[in-house]
Amino acid sequence: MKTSFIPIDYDYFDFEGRNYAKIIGRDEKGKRVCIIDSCPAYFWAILNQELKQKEIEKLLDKINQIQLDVKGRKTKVEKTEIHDKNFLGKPVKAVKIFATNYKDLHDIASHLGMPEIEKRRGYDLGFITHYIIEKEIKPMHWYEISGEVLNNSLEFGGIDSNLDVDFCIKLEKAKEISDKKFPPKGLAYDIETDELKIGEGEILMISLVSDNFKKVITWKKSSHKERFVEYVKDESELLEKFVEYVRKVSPDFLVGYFSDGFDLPYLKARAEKHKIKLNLGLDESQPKFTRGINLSGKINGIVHIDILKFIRTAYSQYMKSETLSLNEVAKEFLGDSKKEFIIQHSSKLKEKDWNQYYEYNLHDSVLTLKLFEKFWPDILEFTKVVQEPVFDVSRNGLSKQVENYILHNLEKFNEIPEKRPTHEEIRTRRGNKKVEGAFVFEPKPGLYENIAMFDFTSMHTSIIISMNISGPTLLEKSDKNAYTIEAENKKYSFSEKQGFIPLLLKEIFEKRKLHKKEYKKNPSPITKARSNAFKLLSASIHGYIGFFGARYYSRESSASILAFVRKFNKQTIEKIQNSGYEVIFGDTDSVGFIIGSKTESDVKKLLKKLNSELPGIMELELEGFFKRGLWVTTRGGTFGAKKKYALIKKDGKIKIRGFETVRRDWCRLSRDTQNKIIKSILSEGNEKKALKYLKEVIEKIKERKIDKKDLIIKTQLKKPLSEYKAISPHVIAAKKMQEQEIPVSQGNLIEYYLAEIDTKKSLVRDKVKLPSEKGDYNIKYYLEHQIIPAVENIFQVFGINIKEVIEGKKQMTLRDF
DNA sequence: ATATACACGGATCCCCTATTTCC
DNA sequence: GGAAATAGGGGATCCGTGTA
Repeated sequence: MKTSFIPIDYDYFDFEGRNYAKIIGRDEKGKRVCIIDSCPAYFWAILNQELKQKEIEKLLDKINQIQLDVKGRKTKVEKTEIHDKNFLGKPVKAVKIFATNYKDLHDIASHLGMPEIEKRRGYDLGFITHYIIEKEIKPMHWYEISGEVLNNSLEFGGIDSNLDVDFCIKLEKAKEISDKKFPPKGLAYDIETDELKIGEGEILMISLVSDNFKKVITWKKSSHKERFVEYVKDESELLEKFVEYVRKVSPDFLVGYFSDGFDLPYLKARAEKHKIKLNLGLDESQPKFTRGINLSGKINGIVHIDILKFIRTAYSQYMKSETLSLNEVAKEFLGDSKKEFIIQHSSKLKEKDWNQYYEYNLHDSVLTLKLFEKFWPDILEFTKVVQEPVFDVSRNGLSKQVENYILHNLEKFNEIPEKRPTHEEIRTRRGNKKVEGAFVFEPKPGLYENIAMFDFTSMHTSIIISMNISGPTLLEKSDKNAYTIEAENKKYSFSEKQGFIPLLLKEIFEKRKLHKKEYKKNPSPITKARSNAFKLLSASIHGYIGFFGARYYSRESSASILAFVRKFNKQTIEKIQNSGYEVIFGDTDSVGFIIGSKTESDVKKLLKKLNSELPGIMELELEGFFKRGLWVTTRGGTFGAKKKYALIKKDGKIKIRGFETVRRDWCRLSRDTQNKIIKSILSEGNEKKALKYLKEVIEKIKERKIDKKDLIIKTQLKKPLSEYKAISPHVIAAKKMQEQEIPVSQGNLIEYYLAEIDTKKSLVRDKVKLPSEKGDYNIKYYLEHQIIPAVENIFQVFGINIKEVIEGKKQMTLRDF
């Protein structure tokens, strides 16, 4: 049989001692197809390069005789081949050692302690990764495949008999073809329970949302019935109904929000309790969870996606939302929010509340599905680039993505993969001294007019590519054509001959450029997110090289990249200064300066000139022209504060970096006040109106006219309560919550305010009260610790001492009497 | 468990000295 | 009068959160 096919979910099984990949996907008509395929299992033994032909032959004989009996499985070396390969960019002779089962490679490798063998590699990729590399059946690419139909066949122990697919095919041939349409079929789900702890309460309802499908299943009856609500007898039946509907809708992607950590484990726990099989898998299997602290729930044949995880790795750095709660994320990306509903224990809910609860539950799934649809293009892009299954790509951290991308492209370079570092290696790497980072220019505080900003496009990546930096390209001895840089009082040189890592990064670099262009042409939260996602992937490459867990870790490379970053940043600053401009800002890959008496076209000419002097693919671009910009001193007051500035464009658009306004651990009042003051100063060009506004705010505070919700301070609990050495206010607040039996755990955003207290205790933490606790806000604290620190440095730019102004005003009122 | 370094700034911790309190 | 308790100053450290 011949058909089109797009692989979506990968799994594998053993049959008669061999490994088989089992891939679920669709054909172009939307029929569900499963293909079964085998794949040779092998790894590499890199030989001592001085071996003679005879010695090699003798060695091969020895290897060919290896037979093992591990974990009750008999295994042996099936065959060996000699190949000319590359390892870390250098040509090597290597033996390709084939075994029956991929899982045995590690054991065989550990029996190869002969002196003729220098290194053993390629046994630690994981079967799926190995399979995708070997057979080039890449996720989310289209293929024309042919093979034997296994429907109702007894092959592989009758694999098809309980597999819910339209066709099951034993793959014979596959040819990549051009992209076809693939509408991803997503089904979002969300549960509501009485208790938050996994499995401890009952599941009250489950919502399911897909295209033209909306359902809330519940066993909690109310007299009013919405169309989408379906009642069942009890929790057991609810679980069964859930499975039934998932099977009926038959999605490619079952999507939840924090569902790896909550919904799916909860469902599983309750199913176990009721002794019900949660057979969601296409093969009727139940969800499986990876071990470890971070659970991942896998369903056979259906890709379970916890969209929160993808958002967290790919976007969170660039998001405005203070938390990654569904509500805030939906607001930011969808302009939609959760339905209003105060969750209480079901026993406390009144008859009329239930309808609201159903709607609330349903809407969560609606939002989750929308988020999935919004981010699907990004997940798809990442999957195609990284070439790992969607399940993994949607969960992996950035280092994993970069590494997988490299691993999947080594064959082009005839490269043998490097191994994962051992625990011992990781320990030493972690113990290494930190490499010196980027250069940050100390700004001169002030309010400036007409500013231009330049920044380097993907600076680290373009340096890696242009200067050919990587572990394998690092030279022991410099030659005259090498790229050389001084770092840590040493000279590091990288070969002129292009290495495989720098070459591979080019693709990501180009994708990043493309998406940035797309965003500039059509700005929307999504194009912005996409552009940033690739910016992140691109920027992570440098992080990856310096990451202790990386296969291709190279401390020297990392130090060199950063040394180049410093060099080019400083050089650019100098060149701009020499062209007659005053530089006022510089951080890592960007420079800001005053245009002064020159024109914008002069600036553009300068940019062109600077670019012509840059090596390789390095590129400086115009970030923008700004009408005004504000820089302040540090809190101490002596230096210009780095990483803190505000700019206004001609069209009034404001860009604020680093100020308290953008920090979530300051109360709303301080942030709003500072924000208004900055905006006023930037648009007016002076501080007059801002000062007036500040005085009003201060009066309001003194008169206790400020709404308590604007005084709430939010701080994240970054670790378990017991691990804190310093008992800071938010730790106290968390402890208070615990006492009141409000669940608190690591990662929660703790909210509190500072209240007036009777005792003379002087620590801030003694004034902490939870938002629910009654009390008057502490006027002195909010003035001296929230408002003044947030605005003091800004007014200092104009020579105004805010403390004196406040006190001076007091004197005036005294004189008035 | 799993990208990096630089930076700001609040709050506590900890050590010290000076002052106050207690017997 | 002398010991113990307390206050507060200042640097070190912890901690969270930004920028790039």
